[in-house]
Amino acid sequence: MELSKNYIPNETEARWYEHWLYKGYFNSTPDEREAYTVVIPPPNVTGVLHMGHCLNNSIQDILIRRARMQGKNACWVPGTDHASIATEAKVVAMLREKGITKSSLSRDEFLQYAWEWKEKYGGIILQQLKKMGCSLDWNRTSFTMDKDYYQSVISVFIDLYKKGHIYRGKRMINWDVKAKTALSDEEVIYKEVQSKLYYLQYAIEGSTEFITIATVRPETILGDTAICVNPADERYKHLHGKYALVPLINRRIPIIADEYVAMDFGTGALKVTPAHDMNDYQLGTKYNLEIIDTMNDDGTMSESAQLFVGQDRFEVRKQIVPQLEAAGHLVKTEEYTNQVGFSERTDVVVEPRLSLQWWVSMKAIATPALKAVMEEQVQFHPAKFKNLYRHWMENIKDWCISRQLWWGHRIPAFYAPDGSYAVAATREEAFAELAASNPSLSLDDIRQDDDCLDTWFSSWLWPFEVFGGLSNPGNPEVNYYYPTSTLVTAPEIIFFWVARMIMAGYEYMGEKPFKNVYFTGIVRDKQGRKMSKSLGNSPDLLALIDQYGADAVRFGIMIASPAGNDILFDESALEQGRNFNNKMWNALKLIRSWEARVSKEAPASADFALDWFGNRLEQAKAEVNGLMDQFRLSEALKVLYSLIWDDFCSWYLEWVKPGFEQPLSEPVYRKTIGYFEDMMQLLHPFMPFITEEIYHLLQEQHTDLCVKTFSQAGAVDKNILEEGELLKQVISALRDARNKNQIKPKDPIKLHIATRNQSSYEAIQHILSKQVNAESITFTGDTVANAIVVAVESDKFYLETEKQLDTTALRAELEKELVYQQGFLESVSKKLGNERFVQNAKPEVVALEQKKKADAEARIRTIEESLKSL
RNA sequence: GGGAGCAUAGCUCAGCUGGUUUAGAGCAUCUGCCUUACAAGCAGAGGGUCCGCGGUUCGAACCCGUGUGCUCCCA
Repeated sequence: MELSKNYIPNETEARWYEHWLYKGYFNSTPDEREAYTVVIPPPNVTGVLHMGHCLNNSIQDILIRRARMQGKNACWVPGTDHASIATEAKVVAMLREKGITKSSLSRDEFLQYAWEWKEKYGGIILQQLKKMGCSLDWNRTSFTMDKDYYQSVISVFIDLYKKGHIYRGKRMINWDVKAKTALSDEEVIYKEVQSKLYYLQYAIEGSTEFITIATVRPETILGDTAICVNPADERYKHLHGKYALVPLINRRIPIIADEYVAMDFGTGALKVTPAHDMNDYQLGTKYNLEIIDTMNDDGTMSESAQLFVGQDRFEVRKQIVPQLEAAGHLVKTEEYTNQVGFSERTDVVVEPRLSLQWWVSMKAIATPALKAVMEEQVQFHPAKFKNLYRHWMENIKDWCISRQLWWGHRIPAFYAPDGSYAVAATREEAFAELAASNPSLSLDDIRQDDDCLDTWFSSWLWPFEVFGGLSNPGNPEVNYYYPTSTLVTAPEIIFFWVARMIMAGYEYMGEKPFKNVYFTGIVRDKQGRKMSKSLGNSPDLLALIDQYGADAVRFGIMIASPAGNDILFDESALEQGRNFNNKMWNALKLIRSWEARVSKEAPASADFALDWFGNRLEQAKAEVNGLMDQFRLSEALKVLYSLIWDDFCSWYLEWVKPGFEQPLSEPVYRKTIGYFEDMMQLLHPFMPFITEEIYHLLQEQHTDLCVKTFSQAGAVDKNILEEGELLKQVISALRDARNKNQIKPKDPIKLHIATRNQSSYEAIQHILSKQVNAESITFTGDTVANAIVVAVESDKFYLETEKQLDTTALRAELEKELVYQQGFLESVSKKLGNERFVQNAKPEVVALEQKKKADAEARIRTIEESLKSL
């Protein structure tokens, strides 16, 4: 079969993925082998693949494929979460297009539409993961609202309630006026916004005096119930205990004093609106202030505002300013930059609002989860995230888990008309409980809470509930796969998810959910901005895969992304990946072209090359293994890249390559194929498609690379590796000398070598002559006149050429080199002259310095001789 | 306001036991090559006050202190 000029990924990738699926390689069932388990961080059911997923899933696939090839029982569980806010928003939008409003539907009707939407569009992302080559066990695809999973979430709620960890309370929450739901602190994104600071004066009751406050939210003055000043502030001391009048509505509010107020901000006087500001609420509680909620759940003004009733908060801000000005209350306006919270899901400005919600009290369940990470039962990679985790866990706040949505797990709380309630799995159970203290109650009187639970309240069960750990306790699957091996995720969800999974793991399984957590970096664009849907700066991943191939995309994203470091995405890395594909493809073509040329008559001159590369390969295997064990994936990939491109293609293949239409020996052919196969195997977890393809094109195979078990790395002969390095160094130095003297590649030279190790050069003579285009090699003890001299370690090389040499340039070059070597010698001598160095440093280090010194001296002698002979 | 991280070649980054020559890679740049696997390639080259200052050490890009500048998290 004729191989194409360049590697063409598209057809190959689809074909191999089909084949792997058909063979069932990705499916896992418990057996006697060691398990290696990864649960996918469930992508949002509404999501499509972006660069963050690409990085995250490439890493998981690398880990899981490696484990599979190490002979472990590798299990990677796919799935999605139901994403209550995002999905509900999508469904509402879809209904709107059809002319249906959510409010016109019953809960059940709405949910039916939502499920239809989920079946139709949910999980696109899982299909996209196949394009990337992800080796997920598709039989295990889970969803956070699967029947058993749903029940487990409900039972966890009931259990935590019974244990006293869940309570219902009126608290300040972040309110999303568009989705009309509470948000947890983590769902609020603070952005810097250019605002205006309005200075407003309030009349003092019974006086002609005014007090001036500064606010960015003039519309909230209608809910003011106090003005607060710092007790130490001389400007306002005479006003303590007096009353001010709220502009436009003339409500009488007290002037109180508290150290919370910063004297140097604004005017030093703070208006207090307990219903609409977190800090004001605290003050309100402390001083028992009236709480006036001036806003409806959609962000319009309520009856309590008295003015602007039914108008939107931002509209009111526009309108109230001229009114205040007309009434003489506006003193001045300043430009002001402040941080404003936006809803992560709907991007509207979050309204702090007082509301009755369900909460998880975190202190008790956080304690074992903190300990597990600090004591490294759960290991973080990189470990620097331990600090961040500890800081959060030690200052943990209660978790608001109710959401005013229908799509999700409905809160199992049931209310009687008198306001009493019971938490229970079914309406009947709740009724029984409530009726005990209220005998006149009938089943129809009670009503279930309309709200559902925060999505994270279901996904924190993910590592065990995907195996039925809670719905079917102690089943063989959960016993086998749990605790899982490694979780791969982004640091930005360390609190949302990682911390809570650890809590749930200990609470419900009595065991950590995973042994290792690998934190990826955040993928940013060239300007350093995080890639996001709203910025539209995330490239279309499927288009990139189409253009470069999945292997190249995986390579590009992995090559520069050590754990926990952000990566600046640059398409040139993908080009590097594509070029790497071609390099391997062309090496394959070269080797395939040898098949017909294998002959017994070929000279057996390649022994050194074979021996050297065999050792180099074993060395690289060990190196890659060590790096992978430490989760240093990008470095392992770099080692493989350089092994394949530099050592194998640039050096080894050139050394064993037969001349034009010349034969080559059977051992060279066989071993070269073996080396190539080994390299493809090492690279397979990173670049699964091309490696499988090349593996099968090298020769007839009985297995697939995908499931071929790694062999143990063999012993390494250090001497031969050193000889190889020396040979490379000599070749480069001689080529450099040729270049500098403008000897054309086609012009041959005569090479004379002055060395004490003649025999080792004899073994590599044929390689050397081929690589530097030497028509003859001789060994000499004397200097050779009219030749270019090159020194490598303590050996000298004389290049004799027909070409007239430019002695001036040569001399300049040599003198420059002499200065460098003398400087170097000086620094080494100084070190060795230091008695304390010789005494304290390790003997190997001292010996090394001595060798450096001897080599430098030899080189200096050579250079001086050359200068003389010029 | 509280905390964390980062600063190494023009750009993006490695450098995880303090000693592998006077610091590496990819991209970019320069020189020479269309050498029968590969021009998406080959052979070479140039390019650095390892952010500043002070300290520890025989020895510091690496450890400690401090200053500066960026980034992120929390309030």
